[in-house]
Amino acid sequence: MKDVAAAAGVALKTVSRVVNDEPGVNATTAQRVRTAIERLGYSRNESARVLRRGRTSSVGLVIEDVADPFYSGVTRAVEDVALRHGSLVLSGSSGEHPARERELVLTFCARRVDGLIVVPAGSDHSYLRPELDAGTPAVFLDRPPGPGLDVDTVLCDNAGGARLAVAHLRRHGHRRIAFLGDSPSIFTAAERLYGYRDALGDLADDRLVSMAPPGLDRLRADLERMLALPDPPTAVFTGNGRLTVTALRALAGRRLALVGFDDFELADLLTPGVSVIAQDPAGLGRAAAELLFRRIGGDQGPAEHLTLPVRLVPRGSGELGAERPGQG
Amino acid sequence: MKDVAAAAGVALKTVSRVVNDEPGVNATTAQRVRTAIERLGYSRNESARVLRRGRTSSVGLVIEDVADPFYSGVTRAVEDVALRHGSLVLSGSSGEHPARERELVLTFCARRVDGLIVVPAGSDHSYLRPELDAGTPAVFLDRPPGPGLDVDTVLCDNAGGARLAVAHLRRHGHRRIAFLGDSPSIFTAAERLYGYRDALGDLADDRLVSMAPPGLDRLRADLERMLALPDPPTAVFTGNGRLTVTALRALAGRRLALVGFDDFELADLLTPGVSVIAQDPAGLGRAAAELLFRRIGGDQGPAEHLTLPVRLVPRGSGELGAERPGQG
DNA sequence: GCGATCCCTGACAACGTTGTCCATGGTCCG
DNA sequence: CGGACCATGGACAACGTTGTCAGGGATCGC
Repeated sequence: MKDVAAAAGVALKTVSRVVNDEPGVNATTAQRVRTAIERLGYSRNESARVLRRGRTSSVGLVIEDVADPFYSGVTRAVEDVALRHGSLVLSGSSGEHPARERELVLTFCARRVDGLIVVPAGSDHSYLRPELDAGTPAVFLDRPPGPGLDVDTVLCDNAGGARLAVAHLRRHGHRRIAFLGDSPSIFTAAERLYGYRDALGDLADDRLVSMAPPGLDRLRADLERMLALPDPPTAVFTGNGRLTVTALRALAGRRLALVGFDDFELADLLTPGVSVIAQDPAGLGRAAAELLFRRIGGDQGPAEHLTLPVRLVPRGSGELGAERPGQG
Repeated sequence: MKDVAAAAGVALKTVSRVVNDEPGVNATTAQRVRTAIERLGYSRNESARVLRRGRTSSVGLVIEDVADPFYSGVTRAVEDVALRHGSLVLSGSSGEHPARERELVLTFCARRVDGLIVVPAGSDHSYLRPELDAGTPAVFLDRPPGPGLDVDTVLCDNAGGARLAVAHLRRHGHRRIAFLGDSPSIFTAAERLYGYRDALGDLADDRLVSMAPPGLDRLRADLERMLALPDPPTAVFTGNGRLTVTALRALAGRRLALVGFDDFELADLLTPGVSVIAQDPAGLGRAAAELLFRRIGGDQGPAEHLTLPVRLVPRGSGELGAERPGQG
């Protein structure tokens, strides 16, 4: 900028005024400055600007894994909202490691992001307290913060979705419905398990529940165990997208009814089509981002807790009857 | 930091030394400083640090769309490499708009990223010249830069993959092989078309080629037209993942052989399994990121041009014979 | 023609950090 | 016991930008 000023024969401040479209610069002077900028290939140093102004025009996004379609959908939606607000997105994948989540959040804070969107991996977020007190707004997405922190949260209706799934299977005559879920330490997994049990009522049977990180071998073994019961399951409800896919592989050939939580591409092209409880990743991302930018804009209201609805998408696998027993 | 210095009763510079683990600070003094830091909840202002040091420890990544599994795989790989180098990733989706690509790149440059990884949407990258001259390294990924720019490039073997696909179909008796590709203005689409024609030789027939942005209606119409020919195609080669999926929907029910460029989840669970030419998104991302960090580390060698191999994954759809004509 | 007013322009400080250089005091060796 | 050296700590400037304020010239009204 100094060079530009020298080249254009004006003061530093005048160049600053031109690049910021501030009023009070003579048109011809401005043109001279712009020519100099062009000729020298100058571009404003955003770091210095940030230092001076205190606003970075960037937000931090911490998710589990960008490579997971659910989170990449969220990311895209956040990007789009940020773009509309003239902000950039710093993102990082925690890979379900609380320590990495914390590290990412604190790194983003050190970079003075204007706000944070976090899909928490851990359950203790006291480390966020100082940042929140310092005025950096945060929105929790998909999972709530640990105890003692009351911040904006955008969830989807996990328990309700699980109830929908179970009710649907029951309508098709199933009374023995297995649940394959993720580790119950994960909020969404626990909620879905709760909804599943709630909708089953007296029919609930813990021998039909497997809560473990996804993995083909483990899941296959659990399924075998369940199918070897005197009263085996005739339907399966899977607790997330990855588990649905894993279960489809494990079930290959068997005609069990199946409803999965979370939609996925090609679900309609499988035979039978896979019935799912569809969440809306883009909707979640958009809601969280818009809430965040309202906070960045100065909204000081009490913490909001949004729960977005889910819906049942029947495609065939959830409509298989219970007449034929597990082996098919 | 000033406050911390005052609280600990030391000079500013001493605090700086402590937070940077610089030698030459008495252990007890350091402890006192750390206590003060803890008490005040101080965290270093990265913006000021960047301004002073000139290094941002961040890289920019411009892709088409994070929500596309191919690109989210790339993103994750870049993130992981960046993490190992202590860097953050600023990312943005261009959505195939050259103007947006340019805007993102220039925004990242204004933020003084240490380097750039770009999946170009446009074909003119002269706007990058000043940044490159200023010493910001860039790596082009998946598609090469426009003319006049000789920078590091990581591609996959598009033409070779197309040849593999066509040769595979020919081995199974097909002589009428259709190609459904993306707009030929996209480098990868043009390369794949080239490989397709090359492998077909005399069998090539432009009436079996459709180059258009993905879209179910358009693709369905093109397919109908081809199948109405006196000598209709018995096999289809699709030019990218999205087109493969679209084609699968359009073909539903018809027993045409199919090989798709780019692998996708669940390809093995469809009936028949979808044979593909598999790229390695993570490998591409990793190679590009490692190359970039070598440049950031000071490597001044001539521009590198990597081409990563692809491989054929037979799953059934590409092994259907040509005996039965198109309608099935 | 003169003062008041307005429009431009510019000088300077400050944002929070780090690199350079210097001051202080203690220790060790001759 | 004196001098040199080392370990430690501090003062100051600089990174590139923007906010504040003041100065200078032209214009306008009287």
